[in-house]
Amino acid sequence: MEIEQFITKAVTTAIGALYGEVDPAQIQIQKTRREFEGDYTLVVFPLLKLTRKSPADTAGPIGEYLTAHYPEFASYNVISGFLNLSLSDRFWLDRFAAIADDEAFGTAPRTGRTIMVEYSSPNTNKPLHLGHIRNNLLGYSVAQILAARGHRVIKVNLVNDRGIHICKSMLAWKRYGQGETPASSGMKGDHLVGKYYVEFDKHYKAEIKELVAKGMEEDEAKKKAPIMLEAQEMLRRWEAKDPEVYSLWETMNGWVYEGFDVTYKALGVDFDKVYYESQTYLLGKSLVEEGLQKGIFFRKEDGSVWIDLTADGLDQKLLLRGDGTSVYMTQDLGTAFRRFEENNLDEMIYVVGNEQNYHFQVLKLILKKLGYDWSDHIYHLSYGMVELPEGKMKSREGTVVDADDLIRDMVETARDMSNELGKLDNCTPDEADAIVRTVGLGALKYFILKVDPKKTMLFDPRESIDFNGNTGPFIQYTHARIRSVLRKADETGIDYSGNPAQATLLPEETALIKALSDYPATVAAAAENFSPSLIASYIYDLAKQFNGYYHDHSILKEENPECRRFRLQLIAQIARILRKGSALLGIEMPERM
RNA sequence: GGUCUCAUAGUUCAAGGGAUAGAACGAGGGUUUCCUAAACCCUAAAUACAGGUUCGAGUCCUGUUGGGACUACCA
Repeated sequence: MEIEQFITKAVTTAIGALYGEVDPAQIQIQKTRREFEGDYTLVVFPLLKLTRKSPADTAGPIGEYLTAHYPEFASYNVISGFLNLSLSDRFWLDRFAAIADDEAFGTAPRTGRTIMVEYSSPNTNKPLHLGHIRNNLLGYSVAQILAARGHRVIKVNLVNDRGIHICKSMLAWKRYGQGETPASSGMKGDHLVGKYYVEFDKHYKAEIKELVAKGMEEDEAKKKAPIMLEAQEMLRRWEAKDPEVYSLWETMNGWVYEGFDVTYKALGVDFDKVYYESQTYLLGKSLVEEGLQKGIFFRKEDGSVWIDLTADGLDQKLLLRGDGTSVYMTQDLGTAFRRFEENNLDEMIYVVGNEQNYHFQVLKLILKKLGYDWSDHIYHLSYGMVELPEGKMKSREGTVVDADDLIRDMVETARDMSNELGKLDNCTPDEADAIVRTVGLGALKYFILKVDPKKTMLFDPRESIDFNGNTGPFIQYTHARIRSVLRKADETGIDYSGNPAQATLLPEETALIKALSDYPATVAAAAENFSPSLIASYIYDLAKQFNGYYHDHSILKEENPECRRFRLQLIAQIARILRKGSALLGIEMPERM
């Protein structure tokens, strides 16, 4: 970023001297494409109106001016409408020294802004699946990225711990569970509760079938099935804080939380604050009252409260049921209000799937109409679904990819591959466990995060996630190799600290310094777009570039000690940025693998 | 029906209106007495269709076709 600013300034001066005042928007600097000579390129097409000359005749004098007046510019060339500028080796070496000296490189100074990121938001009636994994990894990574940009970040989880779906698993457990517990069954708590959720559905379907066989309409049977009526009764008893129901609810949710904690820990995600819907579901009613008074909402004859958004191209939306109980939107209005008030938030980010685009559109609009300007600072980070080759995952059809299973499979695959390659031969069992865990999760996380969050992505359970090519392990392997070289340098007593008296650079070395220089701008872009995938592709490119360099040029065996000193410092910085960048994705870099 | 979204090699993903559309997997071929071959190098292979805006379009606009999501007094 800084470099591009410097060039833009120099170019502006040059054009000013040669052709007169230029609109800054017309100055387009971009990185020179690899197949051309040069570091940065000025696109001259937009300038032709000002210069009234051909592209070549416009570009040539600018290049001439820059190389004559600035020592930083070593040379230039013009190809059609593009002025390619090469910066001097001295410039790049200074640049490198500045990066190496900057302990906070890639981390922005404190902004004083507070941003809340809500992610995960699970239901407590079944275990987490691949969709949740994408949500969790995205939320965690975005939080890290925003923190790196100097913001104060509050990570929160809003647990959906109440409602009819919770009662379903509770009821099924009560009826058919025979006192089964995670301890007695050896099952993880969330999976055990999920089992009874499925069990409920099985019996529910059977009852519907029975009623239909007796001549009842199917829609009617769905409402009248005894098990469903009982679940609804259970919900009413829960809301009345019936001690028996309430204690069962606490027990079973406790099992689920224990299970979730294991999964969260395995994924390496965490939260600063956990909200429970059972404690927030009554919020928002005062806002409804306020809206009614302001005449923004209206009440229908049955007592239900609505807002008419047809003028905004949307529909009418229910805000309060006829019986005065709240709905999802009521709660979300309430929690948003409370969060902004209590935390003095500058921004609130909801990491929620794109199936809820409509909901958030309405939420923002309602708050706006109520006169809360902070509604502009609500951002729905709307990510795409993870689909299977057959389409969307459906829990009822048993096509979900379970989070715990997938994590376990990844680690086991990492173990098999590592053993096959003989990578764990000199490790203690503990070291081996740590490595395969890091690599397996690295593969999974990179696989998910390299995709643009907005896009629907595909996961094929029949094909295992790759460990070669554009993958997490590729980057981890690159890092491990660098660390290995640096270890060897230390072991053989090579001291590579201090300023290298290196004066010239290989083109690959210039390219690597250039890549390192791009890191802060990459983090900034990732933060602006809420897109960890930008970081993923950045660290992949950096690793790829290093691998080519490493293949062609010896580091430890380089005979010129100053050259060797520089190379060791260079690769140390590459390892550092690989580690920093991947940390923003929640991916660890092993010392060896 | 309405609203929104997506369409790029065989497959999974890239490409802030800019040069000859990049990678990876898969396919074919090659590299190891040399710092970790989970690596490196070479070959073949793609912008759904039709218009438009622009000096310049995978990218912006319109239409067509084909996917997906949403459109509950569920959360």
